[in-house]
Amino acid sequence: MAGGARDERSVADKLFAIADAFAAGEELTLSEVAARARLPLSTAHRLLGEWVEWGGLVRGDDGRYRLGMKLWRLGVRQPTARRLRSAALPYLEDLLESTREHVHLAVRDGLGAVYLERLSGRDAVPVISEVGSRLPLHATGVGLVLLAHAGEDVLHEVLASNPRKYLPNTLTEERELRIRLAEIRSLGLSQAVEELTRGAFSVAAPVRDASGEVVAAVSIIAHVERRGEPQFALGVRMAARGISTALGWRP
Amino acid sequence: MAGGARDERSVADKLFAIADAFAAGEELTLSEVAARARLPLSTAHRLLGEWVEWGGLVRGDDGRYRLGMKLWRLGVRQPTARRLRSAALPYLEDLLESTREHVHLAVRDGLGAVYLERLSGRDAVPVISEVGSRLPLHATGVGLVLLAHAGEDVLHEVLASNPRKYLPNTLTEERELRIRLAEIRSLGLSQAVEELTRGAFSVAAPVRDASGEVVAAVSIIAHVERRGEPQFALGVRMAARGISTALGWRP
DNA sequence: TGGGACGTTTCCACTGAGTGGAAGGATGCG
DNA sequence: CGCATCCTTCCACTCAGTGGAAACGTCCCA
Repeated sequence: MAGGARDERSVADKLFAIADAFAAGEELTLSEVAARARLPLSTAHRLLGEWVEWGGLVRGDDGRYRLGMKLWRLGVRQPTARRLRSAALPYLEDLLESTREHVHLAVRDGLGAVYLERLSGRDAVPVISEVGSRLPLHATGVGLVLLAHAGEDVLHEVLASNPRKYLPNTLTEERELRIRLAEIRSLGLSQAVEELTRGAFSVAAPVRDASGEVVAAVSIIAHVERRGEPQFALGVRMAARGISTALGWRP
Repeated sequence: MAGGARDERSVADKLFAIADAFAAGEELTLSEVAARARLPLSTAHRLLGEWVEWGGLVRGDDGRYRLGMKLWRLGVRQPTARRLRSAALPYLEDLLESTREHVHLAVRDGLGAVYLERLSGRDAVPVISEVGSRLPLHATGVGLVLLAHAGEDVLHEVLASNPRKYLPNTLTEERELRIRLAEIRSLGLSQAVEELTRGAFSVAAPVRDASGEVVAAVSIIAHVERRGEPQFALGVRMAARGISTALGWRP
């Protein structure tokens, strides 16, 4: 019987809590899900059953639950991601071909840069970004470009969030950041060395849509010793411009 | 007040019905969602609010709802898709570079081939496949490869589902299909001309994981007049083999 | 072979969360 | 200005959802 304190959350919240439990893409057992979503076992069991019946989650032979194809298909149809990705892919591929390093496409989501796409040459520097991951705005090439073209309020929030200094070159002070962002706006390009990843430098540029607003950023992360080569700045700028044009932007 | 016949569905089913309404990736108004999910306006309104609060859906300035970044991020972390995609990308890129046509990676999901990835040369034939779409097993290169290595029961279901004859070369008869599938198994390759798309031919090969099971298929769709060129069969076979090896397969 | 530790599944009586019709706004159009 | 369309809020009724507990399975070790 239902004696004790009833959960404050609605059914929907509980279902979403279950979805969140899978945010890292792991495979989880019933007990793990129940623990992460803070649900009683019996409730988690029933709700997981509903997810599985729908197809959003699947239950493996080992009894573990994992994200199903249905959720994957739903996700990849997200209009922003899809539109940007399809417009950008050819340019990103060209960029990959001419540099053989990491090529990124990212959008801003709150205080993070979310990576929509990453193509990588086989000997590229090891980096932590991957498709779907979210890295801080102040410490990545794409992030700084997106921040430079976001509202003043976003910068305030970033500063208020106590930005972490990953490496000596990571900017965290308001004054330095403001100078850097102004520079990015005037150059239309961000260039930095070892801001987030040791041994790497980045070049990033903004992508605009038909309304002229900056909606994404393209970047290359390459070995620091290749920093002098001119094709990086040139290639990133051309790719960003190409994608913008494909999105309907007219200078 | 709640007079009339109450909906048989559970809250979860209603939430899922709303998610399904967005399966095509469109932007929908409240009334459209309510109609598609067969929910009263007030109920749809409330449930949409919960989705938005969670971040799975976002409400645009025009009042329309669309899939949000959260669902996109959840989806791209689907383990099967992610594992296959990251193992396959370098090989798919090489294939693209050497052919400049459409390069596909697909898995089987029920009676369909779901496209995990598609890279396309700029002058490639127009095809209907796109990432996330699901095409019938019997009418595509990847589909036939996946069908050839699926259980007898899957073939039965396909035959029972009254497979459509898209073009004169589409196989729909049990006898023809069985011969074709046997051939695909013995050759380790599927080659076909104008099965689903006019003016195109396809070459597809199976991808195996560490257990030796066929888990995906790679294909190229190219202009029919390039059909004689040897790099297609060779390239697809090498890519499939490379991806399999990356997945831990040992011959 | 037995027992106990741990994870999963089922059961069921209680109750407040969810429901949806209707009324009230907001907006647009002729 | 009146009508049509779409969105939002309200509220009283009631059954869907709840979760503790008990039954069930499985594995491991002695």
